[in-house]
Amino acid sequence: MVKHSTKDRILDASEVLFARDGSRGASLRAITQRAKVNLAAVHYHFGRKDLLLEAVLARRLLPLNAERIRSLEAYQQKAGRKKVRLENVIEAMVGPALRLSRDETKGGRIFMRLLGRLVLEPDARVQKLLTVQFETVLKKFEPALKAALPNLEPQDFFWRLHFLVGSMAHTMADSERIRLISGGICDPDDTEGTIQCLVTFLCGGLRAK
Amino acid sequence: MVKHSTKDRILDASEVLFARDGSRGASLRAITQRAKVNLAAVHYHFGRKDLLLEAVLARRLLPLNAERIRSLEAYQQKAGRKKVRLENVIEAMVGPALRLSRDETKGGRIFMRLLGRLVLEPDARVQKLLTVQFETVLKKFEPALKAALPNLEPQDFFWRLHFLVGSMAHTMADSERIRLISGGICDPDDTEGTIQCLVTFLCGGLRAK
DNA sequence: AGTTAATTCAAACGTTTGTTTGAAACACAC
DNA sequence: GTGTGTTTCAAACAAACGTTTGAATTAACT
Repeated sequence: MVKHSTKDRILDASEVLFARDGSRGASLRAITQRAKVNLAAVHYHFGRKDLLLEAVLARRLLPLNAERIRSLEAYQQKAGRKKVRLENVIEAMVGPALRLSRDETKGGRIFMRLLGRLVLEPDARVQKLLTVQFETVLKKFEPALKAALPNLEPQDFFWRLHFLVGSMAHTMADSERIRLISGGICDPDDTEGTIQCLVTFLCGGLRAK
Repeated sequence: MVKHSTKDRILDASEVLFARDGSRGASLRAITQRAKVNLAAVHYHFGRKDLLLEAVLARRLLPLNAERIRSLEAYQQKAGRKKVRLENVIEAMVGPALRLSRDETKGGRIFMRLLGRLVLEPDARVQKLLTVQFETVLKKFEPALKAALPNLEPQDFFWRLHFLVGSMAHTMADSERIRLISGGICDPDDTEGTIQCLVTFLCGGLRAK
């Protein structure tokens, strides 16, 4: 039995409760109770509540974006001098995110729900953190995307990127509703099937007209 | 100068603050202060805080969904015995929502942000209300959608509907970020342009492969 | 004008919130 | 063991929360 440190137990509990109840709805008392940790331990290790939230975010977001870039670079290597196929660029973008969102051992499903919520939260620090992370990834993907979509106006390019983010975020954050509205036909636990389905849809939309 | 009733002033202020701060983050004291109304007026007119939230939702959601269905029926009438084009079905779905989301006189931008947040909120009553509303619309749209997409497996059908909702919700809720990440190239205030762009993208995705 | 119902108001209720405090328990150097 | 720095703990803090109360005010009707 591995003994998790106090810090890790707080992060784990925070992830669950921030995702379930929101960053304001989750109280430090509920978090420390779930983590089996003293209330004051949060302030000892993280200082303030919003810094705890940032720590929860950073723990998963930094590795995720690193994995996205690594995946894109792997496709670029494999393509050699040719440009990477659109399907592969999109897979490198949404695949790692969706895989993480289904990986229970990394708290993925919970974390993605949290991420989906935070996108619309107006807290300035959280917004800054998310925007910086997104722009880092975008800078890496923009050339490959534009190369795979050569006949797209810049205006359409950014709008469709926006729509892509929406589909992706919604799929990551809300993995059970699809089972309900489809009457059980769709299985969000079939991660690779979901990714393929999403990639097909997004490529169709990106290439439209 | 039209004198708004206490009830309406509370609804208006609630919409703004629920959208900005979340359903837990917005306090009744902040709401009544903004509405220039006594604190106890909320409980007199709405009973409890969560019933106030439901009232805020219902005020805009019911007319919106009525408009969606009216728009679809207009297209069906125009098509006569022929089936409605996919572009028109999608327009009837996302057009009214996006138009409302840009209509300041109806508090649209604010309301859509709220809606985007509530989709991920786990409160059972809110979820029930949203699901019932969505299913009402879906029941009306499903035949027209399936007719316009005859060669789509049921599994793909529901998944792509799910992706559609994600793109739509994200576009409605987050109308300013696109301006930022596109460097000003995209203008979310151009409502009809945005709708057309979104419809094109969605139809491309729905028809993919 | 007088009666009744609907609405508004200031004040207080008991909880719960994030944060602080200072002492106790622990780990590990020498 | 003694001393030093780190980590945990129970207890308390003031502030903010949703909700309740009962009296004051307004509106409507006879």
